[in-house]
Order: sequence, then structure tokens, then C-alpha cells
Amino acid sequence: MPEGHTIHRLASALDELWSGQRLRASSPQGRFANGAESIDGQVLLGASAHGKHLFLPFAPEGYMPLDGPGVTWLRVHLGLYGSWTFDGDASFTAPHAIGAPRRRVGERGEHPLGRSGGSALVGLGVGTGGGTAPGKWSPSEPRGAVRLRLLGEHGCADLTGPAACELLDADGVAAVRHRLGPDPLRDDGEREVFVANVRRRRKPVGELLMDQAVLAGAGNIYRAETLFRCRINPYRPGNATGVGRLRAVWDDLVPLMTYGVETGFITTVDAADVPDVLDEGDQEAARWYVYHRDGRACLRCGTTVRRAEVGGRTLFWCPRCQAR
DNA sequence: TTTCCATGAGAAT
DNA sequence: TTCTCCTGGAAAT
Repeated sequence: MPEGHTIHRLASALDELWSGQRLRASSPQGRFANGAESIDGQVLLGASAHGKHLFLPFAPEGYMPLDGPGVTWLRVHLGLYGSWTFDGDASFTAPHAIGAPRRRVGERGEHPLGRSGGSALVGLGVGTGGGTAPGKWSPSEPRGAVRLRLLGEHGCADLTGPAACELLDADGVAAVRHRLGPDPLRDDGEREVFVANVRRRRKPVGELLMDQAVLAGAGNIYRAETLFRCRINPYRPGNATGVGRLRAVWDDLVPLMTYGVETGFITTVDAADVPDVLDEGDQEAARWYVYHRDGRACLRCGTTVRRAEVGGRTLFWCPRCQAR
């Protein structure tokens, strides 16, 4: 569920909260007991993301070189269901929950129209420990199947349901990154590499945008929405898609996903296209053009939005706006 | 209560 | 292509 913007947002939150600090690591659920044990008590050196992968380098206190052999890298991939839940005292601000779009009791951020909610870092007025004076906070019992709990002085982060949670050395990290295509959210993401990756293949462009080796970070919502915004037919073969059109996709994704990192939400509809009156049950109309809007009228042309399975996932598109 | 489904991806066939 | 795994909420029974 969580697309690349979620992971980048998470990486900056963790970097801001804990970089340079010594953390406790444990696996309340037990399934990552060995891994947690080996980084327990080490210092978090930073946090970064490539596509949907989160990388957290750990080293013993006092260890210097970030690329040295003493660094242990934690790699987390949330998959479809994974999520992080934060809790802590008043000085500990983080997204309350980040990952799969579950509603938890008291959770904020279920914004009605996709614009008011989602400040960059939501304070913890809602967690069990929220508002506790600094220094007086103590971690609550983990809820659910917590694979990994990272605990700092002022708060903790609980990881549940990840598709991947493993320890790697620097070579292992390089190997994972080698399999990934360029990420529009990274400084080293190269547009022309993405363009070449698509044009090398015959598969439908709607399928290629989900392939993390072609483009890292976009998921099912961003693929549907950017194809709509760029008016590209999802069934068009990659090698028959013009360079200019693919550059437009990349140039569209960069600000779109950057906005996602800043707000925590995927919002893709330009202000001019927001309907004046929202239909009953059409609350998502102001957020997305086509995603989850099958059977309803296209916000731009009124044609009925369609859905179909492409690349093993449900794709949504407007047959008129995206005729070619 | 059971089943289905979801912003994912690797392995198996 | 199909299967499988990770979790939890909503819909269906």
C-alpha cells in the first residue's frame, strides 16, 4: 500500500528524530528476535529510502565511517500491509501512523478532502503517551504483531506486517539498490534512465510503471494518476511510447510525489478540476482522477472511468482522456 | 462468523 | 501466469 512517498517521509522522520542516537531494538512478536538483538543498543547513523525500501544504518557507539564494515543495515519493506506506529512523550513528534491506511482509534489525518490534514509532522496528541512531559514517558505495551520495536529516550516506533525486515552489510544494500530503477524522489534519480527502461520493453506502459526495476517508488495509485494526467493509454507498449511523453511522466511524478512526502497523502487533482459540488459518496473525488473511481464520471470529460487488471493489480483509467 | 480486499513483490509453476 | 506471505478493516454471510 504504502508507495514511495510514504517511505521517504518515514526516512526523514526517523532521521530527524533519532539520527545519532542510541536505540534499543526488540521483537515483541519474536519473528525478528535475532536481528533485533544484533542492533540493540547501537547508534542509528541516519535513514534513507530508495523506492519503497527503507534503509537504516546502525553501528556501535563511537564507530565512525558510515561505509565501514562495522555498519549493519536494516532494510524494511512494508509490502502491502506493513505499517509503523509511533508513540512517545511531548517532545517526540512523528507521524502517528505511517504505512498501510488503517484507521486506528483516535487516529488523525483522515482528512475529508485531502488538503487540510497532513501537516508535515503530526504531533502526538493522540497516542497513549501523547502529551506526557518529556522524561516521564514510558513505552506502552505493543499492540498487535509487532515485528520490531525501536525505542529511543522519548519515544518508540513499532513495525508490524512488513514484507521484509532484515539485516544487510553494505554489499547487500548495494545489491538491493542495483535491482531498483531510478526514484523520482532521490537526487540521484535519472529521468533518462527511466525513459530508456520503459522504451526497452514491449509490455504495456501501465504495467511497466509498477515495475520497480523500471521506476522505483510509484505504486498503484501514482501509476493510474500520472497516466491520466499525462493522457497516456495504459495499454500502450513501452517501446511505442514517445520519449517526450515519458519525460512528461517523470516530470509529473517528481512534484506529485514530493507533495506526497510533504503531506503524507497522495493528492493528484488540480484545483481547477475539483468539482464544486461533491456527490454523496464521492468524497474521494477531490483527491484522485481515476483511482477507485470506476463507474463514475471522469472529472475532466464525464466519460465513465473504467477498471481492469494490469500487471496483477487493478488499474483505473478514462478511455476518452487516455485514448492514446 | 467468514470472506474479501488493499497504496506489494518474490517464488513457484 | 499463478501462488504465497505479511495484517487488519470492512463487507458479506
